[in-house]
Amino acid sequence: MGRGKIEIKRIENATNRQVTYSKRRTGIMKKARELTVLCDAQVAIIMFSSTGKYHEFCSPSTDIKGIFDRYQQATGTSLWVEQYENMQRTLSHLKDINRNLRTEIRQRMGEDLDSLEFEELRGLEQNVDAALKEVRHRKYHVITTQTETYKKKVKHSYEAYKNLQQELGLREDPAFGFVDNTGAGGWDGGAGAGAAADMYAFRVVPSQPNLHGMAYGGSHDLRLG
Amino acid sequence: MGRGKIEIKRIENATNRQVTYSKRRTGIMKKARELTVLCDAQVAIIMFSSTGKYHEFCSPSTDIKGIFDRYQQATGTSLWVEQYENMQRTLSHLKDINRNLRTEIRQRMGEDLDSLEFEELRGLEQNVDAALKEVRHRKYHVITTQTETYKKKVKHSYEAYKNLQQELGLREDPAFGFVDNTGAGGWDGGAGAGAAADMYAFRVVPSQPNLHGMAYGGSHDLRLG
DNA sequence: AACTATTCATAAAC
DNA sequence: TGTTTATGAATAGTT
Repeated sequence: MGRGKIEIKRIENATNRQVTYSKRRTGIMKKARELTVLCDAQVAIIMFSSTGKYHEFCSPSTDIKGIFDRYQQATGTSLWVEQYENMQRTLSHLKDINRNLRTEIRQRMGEDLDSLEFEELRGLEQNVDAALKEVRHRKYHVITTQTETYKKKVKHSYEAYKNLQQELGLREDPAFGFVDNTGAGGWDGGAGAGAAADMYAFRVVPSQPNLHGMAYGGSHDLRLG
Repeated sequence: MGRGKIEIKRIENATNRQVTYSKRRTGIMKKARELTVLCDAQVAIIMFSSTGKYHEFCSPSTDIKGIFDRYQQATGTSLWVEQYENMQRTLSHLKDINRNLRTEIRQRMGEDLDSLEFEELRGLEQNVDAALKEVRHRKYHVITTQTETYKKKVKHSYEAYKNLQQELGLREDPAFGFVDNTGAGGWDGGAGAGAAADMYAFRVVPSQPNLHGMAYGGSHDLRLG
């Protein structure tokens, strides 16, 4: 159809190719439209030219997505539905896990204990008790290290001061008072055991501030659970 | 093209409609194939007849999904990519939350404390200490209630026994010994304060056993983190 | 499904 | 890109 028969093979001349693409594309679209009307069919066509331009046709009363959904149902070859449902499962699983982690934390904070049996309470108590010891031990370690470091700094500073004094041939200035009042007890190193009053909200996990929405001693804004 | 011109409107005769559908479908598919070859284009066609039968065409070296993906990229109208990416974001966000919750629990168990500052340690200590008090209080409440219930049961049972004895006109049998040895202290009600030895893995959150993969005092199988 | 008269699509040229 | 036109292709109606 045309001034002469043509062989069905790639048209090498780029311009000709474009022209033919344009004409034949129009033809196919028209045929598709006629088919949908004449035969009450649903048709979706997506085309990309060699230059990357895209065109589509879709029968009325639906859209490309609608036809693709139907296509996937018809073929069974769920292209993405499977992946999608997998994700949804993973998501709800993660949410469950999160909810349970939060419950565990609340229970470790001494809340929501009503549902626990005696044996569970006993285990929790022992566990929290052991944890408390660990935390105290660590706190003691930190404060001891800090204190030692501070002591050394003061000592070095004092020695530097004395050396300077000697070099300058001056007597010691009694107003320049280095006093070692940094004993470990000064920091409330034993702390806890009693009064947990004056508790304040703080966040143990460093950085990423609003990720779990909880702070020790803070309120429980349990979003995304 | 045909024995006579036809009006482009739905063919009412079902048989005719099917025949026309079949013929024209073949025509369109042929045109599409020619287009892909002549013009080096990518084409995807999906068709559903009015009877629900489906047919597709797709240019070689790709598939329907491939063209659909490209289509979405081209149009920007991400039909499901957006939803998919949203899910992926939510997923990774949940994973972050999850990780932090686990970290918080570990820290509440006295582990992974190296990264904490002194003030954080101090807050954690106070918090855990307060929690321990709550748990002990609850445990005491439970054991007290249990004990009271048991006492009442024993008392009722004993009275029933005595009534039966009187009815039968018998003396009390000294071998039938109801002894009240169920004082609150008998259950290690004070427990904790000291020895957290003999600790065992147990799970506080009731039911849904393997959801967070952690048990107080157990190992840490942190999957899905 | 095959046939064929007829309409339609389109290759080439402008 | 749009129009023209000669020609091959597609197909409606028939068998």
